[in-house]
Amino acid sequence: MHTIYLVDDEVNLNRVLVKYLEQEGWQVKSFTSGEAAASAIIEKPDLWILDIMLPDLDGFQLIKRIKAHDETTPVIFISARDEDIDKIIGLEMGSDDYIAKPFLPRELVIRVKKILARAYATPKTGLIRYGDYTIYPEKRVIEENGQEIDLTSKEYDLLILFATQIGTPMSREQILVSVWGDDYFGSDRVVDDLVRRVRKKLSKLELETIYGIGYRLVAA
Amino acid sequence: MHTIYLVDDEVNLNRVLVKYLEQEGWQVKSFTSGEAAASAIIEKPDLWILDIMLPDLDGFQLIKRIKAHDETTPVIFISARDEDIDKIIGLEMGSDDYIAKPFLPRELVIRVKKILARAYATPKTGLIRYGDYTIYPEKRVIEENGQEIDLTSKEYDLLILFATQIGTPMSREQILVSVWGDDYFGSDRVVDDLVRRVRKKLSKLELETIYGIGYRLVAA
DNA sequence: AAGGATTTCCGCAGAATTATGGGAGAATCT
DNA sequence: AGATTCTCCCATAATTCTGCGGAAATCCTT
Repeated sequence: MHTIYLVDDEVNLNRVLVKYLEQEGWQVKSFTSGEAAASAIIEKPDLWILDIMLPDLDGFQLIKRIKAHDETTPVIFISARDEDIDKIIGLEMGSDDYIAKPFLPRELVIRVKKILARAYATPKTGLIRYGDYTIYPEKRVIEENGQEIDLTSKEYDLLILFATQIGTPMSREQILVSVWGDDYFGSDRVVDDLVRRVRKKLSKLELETIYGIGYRLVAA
Repeated sequence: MHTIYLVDDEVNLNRVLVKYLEQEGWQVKSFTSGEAAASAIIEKPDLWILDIMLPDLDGFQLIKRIKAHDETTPVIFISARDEDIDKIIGLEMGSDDYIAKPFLPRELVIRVKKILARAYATPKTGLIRYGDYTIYPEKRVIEENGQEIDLTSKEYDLLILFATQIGTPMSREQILVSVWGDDYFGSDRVVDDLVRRVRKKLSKLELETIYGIGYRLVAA
């Protein structure tokens, strides 16, 4: 389930949009001022929907802060003013989509779905970069500066697990389920072993140990 | 994997576009001047994206040189000026598509996908080269330096499957469905057998075993 | 700083997977 | 029909991967 933060000072529209978005099963939090929204950036929602015109901090300033905090967080702009729209497109504010007022809530929902799917789907196509490494998920290949590195299937599964969730700590339990499947009943020490093997082969991967918890991949 | 050369002197836009294009798994090289780009024509990228307005050599001169070098290389123009757009459409500069600024990176990616698909679709008629081998898909024939090699029908099906997906690992399941059809219920070890026979006949084909996964054809 | 808990490191045996050789039956060709 | 090729499958060999025990190192708490 995804969390969506909505920022729009028109309370009526705000209320309507929240209703529509919640109807899709998303968890929505709404703000009517830029400052209030800014202080919620650390909560890391899965998607931001920003109106450009806001009483205090405007949408452009807001997106800068959001992207500064996490480059990958998707943002959708909404605005009524043509010059804002031009600015969004022309200056490349880093938004993932925009929608011009007036619009049907239905339309917004469609865009949100699309953006969420793209941002949080394991990229079957496309690639993942991590420092000098380039990962081609669909080819089960990882290269270091063009030089392919051999990984066994479990090693690769682990890599993908972490590479698609950079920064998120993973418990041994989670790793076991993801790599071994939920029908594995051996010791969870095998995870340590697998981590060790991956670290050895991919020495530039910052696989951090979280004592008593598990592991996480630190952003490059 | 395709290589795309991008020429645009607006560094900001340039950087953003590179990011988006790389995300799709393409290899991107970017230039901020026409002269720099011109000297890279011999490197034969799979696609050029050209801004019209450039400090030295403009997009129109650039496309002439590109097409002179290889008529078939696809080119996409981008420009902000209406008169450029008119010129592109009216004078038939040989571009395969154009896109007016401002635009969303997403939009460009869609066009690029379309152009690449059109230009580099594995031709049903036409041939595939792999090292010393030349494959004529429509004739179901493969030659090694002009010398035809006999393959049985399943062997040929397997070859085509891999040759059209070079580098991508194929599970036994996928191979079974593709070569035998989805109504085959025997053991999937027949795949090993088929691979063995193809390897024997086409010894220069790097059909790699991926332990626990399946097989893949390594790029020549 | 000590002590217990947790993690890392190491090597190897056995488990799992794949390669190979050969044979029987099916399919195809003459 | 007979001959030839093709396909499937089995048994065995070869290979690769992985789990485990235990020792060493590291981390956290007191």
